[in-house]
Amino acid sequence: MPKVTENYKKEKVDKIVKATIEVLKIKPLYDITMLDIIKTAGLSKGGIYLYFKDIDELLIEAINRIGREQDLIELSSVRDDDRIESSLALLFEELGNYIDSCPAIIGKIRFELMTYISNNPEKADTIMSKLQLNNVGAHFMENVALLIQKGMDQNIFDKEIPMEIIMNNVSAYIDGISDRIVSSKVYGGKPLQRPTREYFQQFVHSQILLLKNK
Amino acid sequence: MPKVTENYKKEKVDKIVKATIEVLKIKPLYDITMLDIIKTAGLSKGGIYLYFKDIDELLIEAINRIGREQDLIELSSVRDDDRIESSLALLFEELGNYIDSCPAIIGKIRFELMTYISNNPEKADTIMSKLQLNNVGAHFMENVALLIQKGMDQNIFDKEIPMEIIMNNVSAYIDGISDRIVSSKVYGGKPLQRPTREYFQQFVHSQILLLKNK
Amino acid sequence: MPKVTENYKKEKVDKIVKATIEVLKIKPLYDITMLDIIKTAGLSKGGIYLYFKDIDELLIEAINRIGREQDLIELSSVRDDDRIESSLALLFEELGNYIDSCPAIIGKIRFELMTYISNNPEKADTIMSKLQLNNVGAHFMENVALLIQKGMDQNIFDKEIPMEIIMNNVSAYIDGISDRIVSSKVYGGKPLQRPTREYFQQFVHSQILLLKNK
Amino acid sequence: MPKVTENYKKEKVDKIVKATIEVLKIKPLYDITMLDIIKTAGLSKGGIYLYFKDIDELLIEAINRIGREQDLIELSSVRDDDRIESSLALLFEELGNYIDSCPAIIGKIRFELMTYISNNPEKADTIMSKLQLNNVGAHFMENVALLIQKGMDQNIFDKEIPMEIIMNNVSAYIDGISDRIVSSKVYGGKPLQRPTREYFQQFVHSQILLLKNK
DNA sequence: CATGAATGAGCCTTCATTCAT
DNA sequence: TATGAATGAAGGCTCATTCAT
Repeated sequence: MPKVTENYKKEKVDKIVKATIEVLKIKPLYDITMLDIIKTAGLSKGGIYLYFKDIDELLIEAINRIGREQDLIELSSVRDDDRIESSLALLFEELGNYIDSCPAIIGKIRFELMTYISNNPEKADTIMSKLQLNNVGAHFMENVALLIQKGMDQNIFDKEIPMEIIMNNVSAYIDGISDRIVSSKVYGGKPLQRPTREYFQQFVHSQILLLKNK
Repeated sequence: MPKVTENYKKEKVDKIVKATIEVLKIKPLYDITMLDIIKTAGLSKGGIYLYFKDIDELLIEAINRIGREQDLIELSSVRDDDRIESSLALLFEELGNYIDSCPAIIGKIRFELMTYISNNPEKADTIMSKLQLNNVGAHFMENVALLIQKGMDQNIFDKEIPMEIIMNNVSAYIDGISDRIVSSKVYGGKPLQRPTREYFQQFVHSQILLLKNK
Repeated sequence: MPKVTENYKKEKVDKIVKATIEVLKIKPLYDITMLDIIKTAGLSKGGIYLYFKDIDELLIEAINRIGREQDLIELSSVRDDDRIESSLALLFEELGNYIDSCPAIIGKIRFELMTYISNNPEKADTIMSKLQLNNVGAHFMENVALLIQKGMDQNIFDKEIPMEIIMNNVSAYIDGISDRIVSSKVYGGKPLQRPTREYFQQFVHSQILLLKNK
Repeated sequence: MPKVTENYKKEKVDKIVKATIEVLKIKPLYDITMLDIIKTAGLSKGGIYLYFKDIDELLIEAINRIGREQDLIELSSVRDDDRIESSLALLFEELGNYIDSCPAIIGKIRFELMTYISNNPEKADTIMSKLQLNNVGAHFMENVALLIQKGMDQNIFDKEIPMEIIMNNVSAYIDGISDRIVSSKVYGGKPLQRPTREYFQQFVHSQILLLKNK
């Protein structure tokens, strides 16, 4: 097959990446072989190397693709004139909805990547620098920090608790909830009984809003 | 002389399991080979199969052993005459200390197990039903639930928030903090800046004690 | 318009062969891949097969080309009226200079070809019969033989030593020196400390001129 | 197969090394695959790795074995009271006989090693430091140098020619002769018509002994 | 019971060559 | 004539497991 449209190539890459994502859904990262992908994509053993230099490059691309698609979902940004409390509540509500709408694979990857990298520490830099995950989360945490700081400045929230502790607790809690969801969606764990939003509501009310100065 | 033989066997199994735990501490679950264990245990390649039918059986046993040994550490139980608020605070303090003192491997296993199982979904039942991790956690959660319920009954806490949501948030938060610690102890992540206890203090005060009826 | 086509083909072949020679200069014969050549020649993967049936055919052609081009350099021929001793000395001096000025690739090929052929003994005849290296050497040896014979006829040299032995020793020595130079130019060996000419001087004086009847 | 005599293992290693040498005889170094050796030795794919960690280790061992076996042949050492001329002649005679008796493979290896290493420069140090070839040659050259120096000191030989040039010419010549023999024994070249000794005789007489002060 | 030699499926990757376009 | 995508054999090596002793 000779010179082929740019599109053909793109579609081929697309097909391979999609196949890789399919495999990622049903196998743990570390256990994925080229053959898995080759079979799923319907390629010949050598063919895949026309599009990806090695298995790492392919996995990274697939993971990034997953991340990139997810990041299309944007959280609303905080506006200055909003009330702090309602802004916080909204932010968490959106995050809750976002997490619920997230494909299971997102969390699966986040989960598996850690062990994968720890096993190949020499690859850690290469892989990590090429991965572009977690933008939504970063954006969310920034906004939360902003709002809490503002609340403290305005004496709405208690100034005595160190910011670092609060932010850490917030993100630990979110991680915990996320893992729970991954666990149920991907690994057959017991599912949450309500939409994530509702758990967040309780959290934001007692945990954050009640930081209020008494 | 069956008794002697029985004993001999037990000791042998014990030695193997202990070796496996040593390996678990330094390698990711999925990367452990029979040779790792054999070398650590000072066994012969064939010998291990006299005591364990395959590598899975051995890993499961080792993981369970870790869980069981951990449970020897007991949290103090709640006594009836203690004040609810201080009991809760104490419980969390103990848990914080417990987590800090926990061997990294506990969390490491919890983390890696999930992906391991997903790889052998057919084994999930066998493994999971045999796995008995997290008993400390279970005991802790029971006591927390007890105290909160009691607080609600005594109208100290707000009755309107469903128990299920609260307990879920509590355990999600604890999981999140635990993962963070595992991540730093085992996988080279950024460590928490303070003892776990301090994060818990903030959490228990705002999240739980402020459930108080206003 | 067969002529134009004929010419076009020739130029194409020429381009490919030249590219192959470039590759030969920097890679061991056995390690050269079609891709190396294709890239150097700026060709398409399939295109090369329009001009050469396989990689062997191409390599042979390239090696022959090297040999042919080298032969353009001419050693001065011996003239009848020259004195035998000074003719011999001159011949060797020229050869020394020639060897020093020789592109490293000549020796490299001589070296690598032997092993390459031994790998495809069935191709040995085809390749060897097509290979025309060493014409300079042949010409040189002829002249040396001529001069020595002449010297013997004139009773200047010792007649008792068989010509065959002398010529063999001369060419063995030259091969040895050549290999040494290849070894240093191409394979990173320790270089000779002086120009080749000086080693030859010593050789020709003691080895050949002293064949003189005592 | 359980615990096995030390001898069994030795014999196995021996068998493998011998198989490797067989392969070395008929294939160029760079083209030898584990499968070649495995088949020749009648092993299973994995079995060979019980005895050799990788193909390099095995090849090195085989090459060293060849060298070691060869080195059992000792050249006589020069004694102080011998006449210089006859000592030199004897030395060369012995070397000639040695070379003739040398298995073809010795030279083949010497030949192929150079290109092999040049292709894997990163392996050069590892391999070379582990190779123990050429002891006979080294010993020979030492003795020749000794004798010539002695001859110069005693004004038997011409002092004006730098030792470095002489020694270089001697060893270049020997290399050239050796290659010729390899070429005929291994690569199908035209064989020498006489025992090597005779060529050496001519060389030593004209080239070295005639260093004599005239 | 114990040993450890042996097996062979499986992994990633390269490359000469073919062939549809 | 030209292209370059596709193929698949082959290469080095690892590892769980078996089984003769």
